[in-house]
Amino acid sequence: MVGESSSGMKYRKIPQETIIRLAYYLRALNFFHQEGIKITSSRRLAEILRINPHQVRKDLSFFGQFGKKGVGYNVDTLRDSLREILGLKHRWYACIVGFGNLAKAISLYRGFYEQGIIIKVGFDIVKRKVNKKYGNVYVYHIDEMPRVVKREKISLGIITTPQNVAQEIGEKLVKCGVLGILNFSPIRLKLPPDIVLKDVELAAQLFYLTYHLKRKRKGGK
Amino acid sequence: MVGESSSGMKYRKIPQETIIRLAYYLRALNFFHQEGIKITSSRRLAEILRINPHQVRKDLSFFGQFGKKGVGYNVDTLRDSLREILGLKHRWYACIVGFGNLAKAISLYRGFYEQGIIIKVGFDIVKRKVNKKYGNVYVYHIDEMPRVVKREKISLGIITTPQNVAQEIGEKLVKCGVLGILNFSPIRLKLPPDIVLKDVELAAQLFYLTYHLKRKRKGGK
DNA sequence: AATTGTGAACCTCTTCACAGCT
DNA sequence: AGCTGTGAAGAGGTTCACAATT
Repeated sequence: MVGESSSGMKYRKIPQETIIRLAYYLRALNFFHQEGIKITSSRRLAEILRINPHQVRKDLSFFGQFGKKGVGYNVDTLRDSLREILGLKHRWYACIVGFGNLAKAISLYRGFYEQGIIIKVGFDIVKRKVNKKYGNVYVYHIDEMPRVVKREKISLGIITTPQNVAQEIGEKLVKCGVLGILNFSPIRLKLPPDIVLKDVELAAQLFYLTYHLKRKRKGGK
Repeated sequence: MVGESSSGMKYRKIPQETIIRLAYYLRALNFFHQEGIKITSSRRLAEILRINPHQVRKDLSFFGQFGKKGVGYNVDTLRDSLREILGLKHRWYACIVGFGNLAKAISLYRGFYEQGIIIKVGFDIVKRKVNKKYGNVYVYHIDEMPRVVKREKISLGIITTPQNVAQEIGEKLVKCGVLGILNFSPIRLKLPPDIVLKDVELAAQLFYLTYHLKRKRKGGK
């Protein structure tokens, strides 16, 4: 399906998975850049993701023509283009609500900072956890959310609370002006449609394994 | 596509996402069970997952006929069937390699234990972390993996190491006899095809948010 | 010779429509 | 009247084939 946007540029419907793969391509390109590799190809990127090269070219073709036929892709310019496409050319400020082990793991992950996603603050209700700095993340009491989110110009929220409060926290984040939410609690949130929301279910992934293993045992395919 | 398996039972190709949704349905049914609710419907399950009821019925229809027309589904029997389908009727023993914050978060999650996935042990190389018990998980030095995995009858491995050692650890787990691997490191593993493998990329999910938010700002859809 | 970019074919998954049962 | 189960239609996503370029 091809259409015409108001700016006159042609656009297509972009598969969700394409966006996720772009993030993988970017990671690979960052690595190539570090290693001093100047040129790469769809074949090479495909190997890293264990997909086929057509997929790589198709994904990129949704956004433009980045390669040279017969040659490949310039690592630095493609890297730059992907950062632009993924909205990583300027900084994003994020907060994490529910400051347990998962929150700690996420806030210590360097890949976000390097790409311009700065996890600035955390929120919790447990006294023992609040008013402390964890790595670069200062943890506030949840009642301070409206004030802190505004002051720190936070536009992304990450929910790592228990499920029974996740919906409430989601609504609170929206009220505070957050635009996008990544939800690690195992319930699916109901939020206004203009909020960009992504649910990530860790537990269901393990059940995916047991499903397939059980079938292997029984000799099914 | 419909075919005929060796046992004569008809089978179909099951969408990957169907399996993940079954895990969600099961969670909802567990909740209904706790609440004493006896009967439910595709409409109700669909509401919880924010999908459409046809999807629920289609997903279930891959595995049999569990409902009564005009009535709905019996909570307890459907719950039991899903546990059977997902291979949760007997216990699975799992280990986690790389015992950082993410590993702690996963090993403290009660949803696994309740469904029969027992995270028994962890492995690490850092002296400070090994030979300690964390919750119900005893952490061993990684050199003990062959011995411990065999002794504890572990068939699932969860990788939460840094990416530079993830491939090596994957191979080690396979050598120790593990059958399924859940990989949280941001590289895609290359392992024998008979190993059930699932990569879960936490970082890419955040970039999914920035991609969409950037487009909103620009006024695109 | 090697590699990109892309319409078309193909495959997979979701949604629809409705027959059939309670 | 209300709800399931499912073939068929529709939408979405991947793979193919090959023209175009260096």
